[in-house]
Amino acid sequence: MATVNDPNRPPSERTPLDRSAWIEAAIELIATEGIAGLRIETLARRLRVTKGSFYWHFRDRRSLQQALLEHWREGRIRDIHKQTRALPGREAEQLRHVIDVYSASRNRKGILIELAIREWAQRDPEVAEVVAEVDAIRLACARDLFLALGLTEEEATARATLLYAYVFGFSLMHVERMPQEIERLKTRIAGWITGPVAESGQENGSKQGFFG
Amino acid sequence: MATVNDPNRPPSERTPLDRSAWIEAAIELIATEGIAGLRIETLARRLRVTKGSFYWHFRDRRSLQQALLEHWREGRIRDIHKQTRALPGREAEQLRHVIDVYSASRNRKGILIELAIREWAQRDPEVAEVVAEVDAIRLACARDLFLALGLTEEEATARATLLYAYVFGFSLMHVERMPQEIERLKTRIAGWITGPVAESGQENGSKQGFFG
DNA sequence: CGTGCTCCATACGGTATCGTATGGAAAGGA
DNA sequence: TCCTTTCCATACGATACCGTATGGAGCACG
Repeated sequence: MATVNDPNRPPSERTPLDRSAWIEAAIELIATEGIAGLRIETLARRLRVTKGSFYWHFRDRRSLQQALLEHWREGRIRDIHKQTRALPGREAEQLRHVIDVYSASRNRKGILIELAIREWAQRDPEVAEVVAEVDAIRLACARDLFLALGLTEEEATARATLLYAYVFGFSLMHVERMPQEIERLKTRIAGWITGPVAESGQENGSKQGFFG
Repeated sequence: MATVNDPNRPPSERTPLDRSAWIEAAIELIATEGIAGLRIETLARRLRVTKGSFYWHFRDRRSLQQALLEHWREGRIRDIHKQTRALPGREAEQLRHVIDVYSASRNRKGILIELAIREWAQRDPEVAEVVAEVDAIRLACARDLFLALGLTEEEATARATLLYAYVFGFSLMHVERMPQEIERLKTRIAGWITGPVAESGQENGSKQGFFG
């Protein structure tokens, strides 16, 4: 929460802003207000400067959006690689960890940013491309963990897709239950997604205990 | 696609608008532009009238939003009951049907409206309440189908949650694959969600063949 | 014909925002 | 000291929107 310019600090000793300060503030803003709420003058008020500063660092609004998107893209790619780097033999554990850190209850702000950007992607093809790239990388990372558990390529792909879709879908839901009850529910579902699944047209057993 | 006022029709023989015409147009608009794009004068242009008409039918912008939300709520509740009314013995089939009709590939516009409203719910508690109600009803409907298949209450709840979260999560994703490949993937996942799942800490068999 | 009701057009004041133009303060080098 | 560069403030025109005020066309009805 270290804002670059403290309101209590006299203007004489303000830190000069740079592009990244604007981008950080923009990320904060879309988390609460959505992409439509990303206004230059609103941002400027938050940073305790005027538009003049913005138009020195950026060409226009679109330019900030592009920088914001690129910043998000890089951060997400770095993060998913970090979160899925598993020690050999602990892949199942790592999968459950991924579900946990990406779930809304532990990462509310991150989810809000995700939702804002994905809503943005619904009506901007350039954004949709970036989102598609991030999705592909995340899916590949999750898939690799399932592959390490001994699943076939097709199974691993499907399992990773289910995991990924579930996590985001759950964050979209507005559940009315006791927090404790929700946690039990989520633990159970996470067990299904990461654990053994019986093929529907097939004998049980062969593909079962692959994860321990 | 039956717009109330055809642009080619002379103004002398226009059909008078009513609230529902405005609400329908509003739904169309948020599907493409999001909640932030729901502007009175934009709507008026689409309906070939001016603001004067709007403010005769509605008190203000908020009033339209509330009517819109109520319209969405009623429609969704009616629809989920319709989609989950299964003949005895065909519950599993009905569950796969539900996944199909709510998936983005067959219901693009509906998904866009859902996303727009859920994004809206992130920053409006009244909207969040309505969304929570719709979610609860949909979950209950899906849960009932699982219960009819012989699952325990807790299992049915978890399975319904997984189904529901998956469907919406998948609609948020931007997948870069061949359509045919995606369909195979989705069929496989739908089979897992609606079909047998092995409990991770339990013998296989007892809860297995419940659906066929 | 006159009256009232329904539905919409027009005009207005007010706010928020975009992007531009331009001036100015601070700091560092020549 | 003077000049340049960096960073920001201020002022401006233009647009889009909100909500209100008010007039007016058309139709029903006595």
